[in-house]
Amino acid sequence: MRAPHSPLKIKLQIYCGEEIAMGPGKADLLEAIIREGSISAAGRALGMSYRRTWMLVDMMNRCWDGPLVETAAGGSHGGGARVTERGLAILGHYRAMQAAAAQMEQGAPWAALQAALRQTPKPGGTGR
Amino acid sequence: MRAPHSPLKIKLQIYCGEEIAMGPGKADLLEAIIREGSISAAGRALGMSYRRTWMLVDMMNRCWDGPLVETAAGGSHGGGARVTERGLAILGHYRAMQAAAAQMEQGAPWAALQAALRQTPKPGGTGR
DNA sequence: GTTCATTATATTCCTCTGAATATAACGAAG
DNA sequence: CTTCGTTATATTCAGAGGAATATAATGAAC
Repeated sequence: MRAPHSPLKIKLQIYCGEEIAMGPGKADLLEAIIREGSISAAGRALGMSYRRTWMLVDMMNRCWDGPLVETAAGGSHGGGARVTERGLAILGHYRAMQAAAAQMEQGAPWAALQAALRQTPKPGGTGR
Repeated sequence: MRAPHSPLKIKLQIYCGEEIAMGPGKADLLEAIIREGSISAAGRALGMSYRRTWMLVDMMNRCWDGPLVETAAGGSHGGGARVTERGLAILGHYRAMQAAAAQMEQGAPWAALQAALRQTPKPGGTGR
């Protein structure tokens, strides 16, 4: 009963060696950090553990020619985190690529596929 | 020491409810079945267990308005599997979408991202 | 009717991911 | 110099996914 998002999911993953330097989750995380102003608040907002959130940020910072997120520990209300100029630029380019990719939903191949696609799988023998 | 494939990976996933009706792995599997003529041989060729291979085929067959793969048990050298007309059509449309998506590698956003991307992540504190 | 490679299915085990939890360090505000 | 929420890091635990393995059943060729 959640939002009936399109059955076509276009996942752009940018690899740095074996690791993923940017992807849908990390892009969402950057935006959450911009909104929330800290790694921990962004993690809470996205419903993931602080550890995982921090690891995603750390990996992003290690995969590019400079940090995408700058952090500060300490301070009266703890430190915080901010997305750097570089982070904003990379996020923008990534979102631009996503928008370009989304154009495919207008093409004939997708129309043909959609017509043949069931909304839900035919039930299987054992149910799972 | 494997092929230095592009750091940009464009993953097109077509959902049928919670399940994936078509994606990179399933498309490769269809092609392997065309080449090899059976589910088990295709699985061997792709280096995955028969169980997993069979489950992917089964899910594909349940997600579209008819089977993409027809199987036959028995026979002198066992049965075999063949990709149906429907399967060929869907595979073709999927590959067409992939080709269209690959055009993004020519755009300015990807050029900008590539320029800022490291080849390998900066080493982390604990190494893992 | 025996043989053979396959389809079809269940069971067990291992590994990897992430959640949960805990702790230390930080540093501006008061 | 105490307080507070954060960053930073390690450790433990649980769940999911897939590999490995095992076993029927199938049916054309011989």
